[in-house]
Order: sequence, then C-alpha cells, then structure tokens
Amino acid sequence: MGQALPPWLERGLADLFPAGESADPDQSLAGRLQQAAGAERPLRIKLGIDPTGSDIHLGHSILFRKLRAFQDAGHTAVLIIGDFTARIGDPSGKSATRVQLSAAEVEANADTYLTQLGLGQPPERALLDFTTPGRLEVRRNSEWLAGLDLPQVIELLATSTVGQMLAKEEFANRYGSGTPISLHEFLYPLLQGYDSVAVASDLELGGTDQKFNVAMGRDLQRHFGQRPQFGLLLPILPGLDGVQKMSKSLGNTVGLNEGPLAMYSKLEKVPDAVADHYLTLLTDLDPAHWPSSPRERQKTLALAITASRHGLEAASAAQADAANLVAGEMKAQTVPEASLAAIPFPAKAFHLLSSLGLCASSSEARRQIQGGGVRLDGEKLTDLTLEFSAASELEGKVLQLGKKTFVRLVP
RNA sequence: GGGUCGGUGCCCGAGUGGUUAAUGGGGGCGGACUGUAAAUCCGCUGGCUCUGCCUACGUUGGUUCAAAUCCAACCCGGCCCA
Repeated sequence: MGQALPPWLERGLADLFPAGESADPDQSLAGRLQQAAGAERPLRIKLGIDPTGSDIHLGHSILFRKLRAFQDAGHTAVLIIGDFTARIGDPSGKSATRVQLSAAEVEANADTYLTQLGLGQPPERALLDFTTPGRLEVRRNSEWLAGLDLPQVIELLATSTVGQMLAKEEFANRYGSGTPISLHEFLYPLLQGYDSVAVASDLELGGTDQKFNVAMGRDLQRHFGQRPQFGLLLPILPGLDGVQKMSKSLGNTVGLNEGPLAMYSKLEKVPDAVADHYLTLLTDLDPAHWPSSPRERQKTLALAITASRHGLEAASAAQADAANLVAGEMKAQTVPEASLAAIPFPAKAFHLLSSLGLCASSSEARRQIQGGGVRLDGEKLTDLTLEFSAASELEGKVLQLGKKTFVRLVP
C-alpha cells in the first residue's frame, strides 16, 4: 500500500502520472516525496510559461497556486520562461499556426509576467515566493536551447515519430481539417521536453492540454539517462462564459491586474455550473463550508478570490460597492479615477469616452450614447452633439458606460 | 516542380460589374427583464471631436463612366500527383 498524498497536493488534481500506489519513488509520487524528505533534498518542480501575452489571468494562476503550494512545502519551483520556444509558438490548443514573436517582445512579456507573479514583493502578497532561499529558480530556455547544434537537434527529432506527433490531438485535428502545420511546430514538444532534461525536473506542472508535452519530457529524460519526472496536470479553468476555457482571445478572463471592483463584479456572476471549479481551484476554502445557495456561493468565491489578490479589506469594499452599483446607486468609493488633463476642450461627449479608453473608438462611443448606455452622474446622455467647453464642467462627476464600467473624472 | 481549388469585415460565410461599409449566422457591446448571470426580446457592431470626410473584400498594377466582382503578375494556403 502506498502512502496518501497530502491534501494541498491533491486538491483540484486532474491527472497524475505515473500514479503507482507503491512506495517506489519512480512510480509513486507519495514514494518520491517520502524519499525526498528522508534525504532532505527538495523536489524540483518544473513549470514552463510561454511569454506570449503580457497579462496573467485566473486561468494561469491555478498552476502558479499549485507551484506555490509546493514551495510552501519546502520544494524548489523551477520556473522556465520559454523565451526560446515562444518564438516557435506552442501548437497546443491552437487551431492555427501561432505568430512568432521577436526576442524583444518576448523579453518584455517575461518581465511583465515576473512582476505580476510578485517579483520584489513579500511572499504573503505575491503569487510565488520569490524571497525564501532555495524555493525558486527562474530559468530561460534559451540558456540551453539557443546553443543546440544540428546533430543535437537531429538526436531530438530521432526520438519521436511522425505517427506519435500526429497522435497529438491538436495536430491530428489540424491535419484532418486541412489546417496547415509547419514542420517547426513538431519541434515544440521536443524542445519543451528537453527543458525537463536541462533542469533535471522531478515533477512537471501543467494544464491537461499539456499532457503530450509533459509526457515527452519523461521520454527525453529517459533517453538522456535521467530519472523521469512525474506529470501533474490541473484542469483548464472555464472562462466567465462557463463553457470555453479562460483565454484572453475569447474575452472571458479575469486578469490578475484588475482592480478589486472589476474582479469582484465579474466573479460574482460566474455561471452556477462552474462555481465549484472556481472554489476548488482558486481558493483554499473547505468544501464543507461552501454555502448551499448558488447566489451565496458566487459571492463567497468572488470575495475569496478578490481578497487573495487585493486583501480582505479591499475585497469587502468591492463587494459593498458592487451591491450598490447594481442597485443603481452611486455610492462607490472605489470607482477608478480618470484624468481630464490630456483632453483638449471643448470636447464632445463621445470624444471623451474614446479618449478615456471607455470605448474602443469614437464611433463606438457615439453608438453607445445612441443606445442609451452612457450616463453622467446617473443621468442618461442622449444628445450626440453634447459638448463640454471646459474640464471644470466635469470634474468630480462619474461617467458610466453600461452597468459595470464607471470612471470618476478628475482634473 | 506539375495540376487544381481558394484567399471577403472580430470569426464563419454570402455576394461574382452598377445606389448603400457589403445579405446571413456566431461572437461582442448596449437596453429591457432577473437572485447577479443564463434564457428571451429589442438595438448596435470599419475609422474620424461626424449634418460631412476617410479607409476597406490577399498584394500590386490594368480594363471600365463604374470593380469585392473582369484581366495580369506576385504573395499565401488546401487537395491530388511527383
């Protein structure tokens, strides 16, 4: 009989492989943990991130939360910034070839990522523990990938077959539907797998869509004479629509950078069907204490998640504000401010909306006004030609777009 | 390399010489409704401080009073053959 895994590790697991029950440290993670504890050697937990976008959202954060849990248990997080592989583009979950990024873009994205993960902040405020010695290694895979020579690349390619590659679901779908697959995309799983070799990983974290790549890491570690890593996969977080995965391109995300009010008011309306996933994957609340009313459940998860990012005080304030705003009252204290300094006066009302970034374009702003979606201090604007002659006319007023976007105008 | 089909707005997809930013769907945004949401119904969905002016149907040129629609070259892709 094998030992049980600790609850913090099991929470929210979608897949763990190999999942042997024995005490064999090569087949059972419980065995491996025990062996590590006995040898006082922390495990090396690999998580690769693809710095292709600049904003981290809750969907990403479930992996970081798990990585943090390993850190807090004394293990070493090996965060691999895929600066080299980002220039290829991960074909996972993609229906088309990804755009390749320039080295400069990738580097800028990587910096933004680390900042959002909490670089420079104390562990209690940050997503990852950046400060405790021995808990974090940040590596870039260009360190080892950029220097590979052709014979080494060929060795990598030789470990896998076209049939294996085409067995990967995304490739199969694309091939089957006639969507182009460039040859270099086959290199991605191999290079990501080689990352595991380069950092001698004991366990790799990933979403369920990463199973192929994580398994590839095991194959390559074996090929290069290393002990293969465990693969620990977490579910893909459904987005705010409750159906598709959370993804920026689908517009169903909650960004870690969002303010408390925006975060809370988005989260309090996640569809009931996915509320439990959010509670499991994004909070530490004990399921025994989850409220039974669906509406209360939404509020609980929204409060807990917002608090984990902004602190309980700010989250509670956001909760109160959200209730007020929905009730149509204008009491919010935490309405973000927008400066009028850059607006040239006289200014048309629709120009104001686009210049302040509430609307994507001034044409859209006109349409919103026509559609009755714009209010100033609670009063609906209807006149397209409305013009303000000076900033002083607007200072201190609250401009509202739709039900959830508010901005307090300041000089 | 050869043959063949194709590249339309955020996405899919009509249109195949003639008012009009270009049918329809999806998605998105706004309004009503509601426990927030969903569902449903309604409106909007290229840009511009806009009673008008720009830019648009792969790219560049051409034919024409007039082109997304015809012609040419080029670029990109699918399929079949090599």
